[in-house]
Amino acid sequence: MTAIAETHTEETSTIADRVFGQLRQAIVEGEIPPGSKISEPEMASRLGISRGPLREAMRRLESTNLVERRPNLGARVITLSNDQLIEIYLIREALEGMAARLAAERMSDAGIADLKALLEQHRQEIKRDSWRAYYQKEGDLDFHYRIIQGSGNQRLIGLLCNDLYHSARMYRCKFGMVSDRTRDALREHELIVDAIAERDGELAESMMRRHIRASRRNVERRLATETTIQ
Amino acid sequence: MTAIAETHTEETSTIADRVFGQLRQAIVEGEIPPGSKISEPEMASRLGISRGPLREAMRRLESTNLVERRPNLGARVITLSNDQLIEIYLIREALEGMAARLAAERMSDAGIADLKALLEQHRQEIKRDSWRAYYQKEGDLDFHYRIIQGSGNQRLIGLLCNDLYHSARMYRCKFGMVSDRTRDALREHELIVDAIAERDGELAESMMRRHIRASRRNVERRLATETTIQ
DNA sequence: ATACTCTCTATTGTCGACAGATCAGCTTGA
DNA sequence: TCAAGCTGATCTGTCGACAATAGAGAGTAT
Repeated sequence: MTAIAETHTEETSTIADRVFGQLRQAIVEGEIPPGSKISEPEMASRLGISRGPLREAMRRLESTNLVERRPNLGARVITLSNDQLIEIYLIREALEGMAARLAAERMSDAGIADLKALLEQHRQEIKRDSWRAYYQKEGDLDFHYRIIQGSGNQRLIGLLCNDLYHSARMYRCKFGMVSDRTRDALREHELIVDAIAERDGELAESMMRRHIRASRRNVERRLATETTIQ
Repeated sequence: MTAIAETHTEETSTIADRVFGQLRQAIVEGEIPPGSKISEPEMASRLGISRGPLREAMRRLESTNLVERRPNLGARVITLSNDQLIEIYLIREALEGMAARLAAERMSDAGIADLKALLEQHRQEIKRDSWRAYYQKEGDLDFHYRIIQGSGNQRLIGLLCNDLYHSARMYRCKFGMVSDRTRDALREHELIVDAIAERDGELAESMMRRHIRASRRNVERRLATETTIQ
């Protein structure tokens, strides 16, 4: 725990913004473990900055539900509970369903073509090496991102990409969930894209919700069997 | 523009939190008009605090999409566009639909009884003085709040109550929207409560979505006719 | 031995001050 | 007359320092 996500070398204009990105990445990837306290003097000195920008970054992290702050007691990285993971899935089901509906109505033909190409690429990857689930997992993220972007609803895009997906990724990094249903997921993705291509918003929403619901139930099954997560 | 929402006399432990609430209220109620720049030294001196806590409050306001900040340029209260209002309605349709579904599944019997009582109260109020739309508007808010709370999904509750509803209220305060469909709204509310009382989650979601969609279309019609808002 | 209290330390909350950047107005040149 | 450059002032971003609060530990009384 010495690097603190040095990947963010992009020279952002303000320190607080850069530190926000660094800390978010470090928290999401588990570099700063859940439940651990973040001491302002220690973290500030480790990052080589003052406490002012750090506190602003912490406030933003608090707003995105990645840290909990209690007055005069300091900030702790949020602790992950199974219930919270399910809560996120339910919200994703509602929001991404709406995103799929809007994407079907407003996405450009070029965007749909790109989506189909991405799907074909995933198909090939799965055929080539079906054991390698990692790329598919990243591909799944990419797929969902594109549809969210396709909705054109800026507020929706911000909610999903800036808040929910970082929380979801945090869970994925914590108990490294390797997807055991890539094949089913791909089929569901195909149904979604078909609906979008036919400009059938209602169907696209229905398919997206079914897809995320299936993913949630898969997680619920695992959590039920593995009474002890770690 | 001298008071800055003095209503928040509750002695919150930290200045930044208190100022956040004050500014949020002032912005939402239009006391600080949309698009206006918020100068840090001026606002800090007016509130009688230093710039440190003010900046933390501004960060939180930025996270809740009430102000826009650009590095080295300062913060401005967000400007309201018709498109953004529609965006919020679409997100509410998705999220409150899910909230109604969850409420139907998980709300306590006592909570449902309270909901019915609230509805009856609204019925009486409308009968008594149908011209007085204000109370009904507040009642509408109350109704939606209770169902959101009834979902039991903490993340969902936070999203709707802490973020979206303040933005929505901001629009209401800007061009004072008096509801001209209180009677229809009440009927829709009744359908929603009936579905919840029967523990029919799917129907409750469907009815809630239809309710919010109708409200959105009503707003869209108005925005289309009144090309000039004010 | 245990529980209570007091003190002391470390951390958080807040403030004032300095450095860099942006913008308005003026000057100067063509 | 107009455009480009310069200059001054104001504001944002950042820092270090002070005050107040919470927690740990020693000490004492029962």
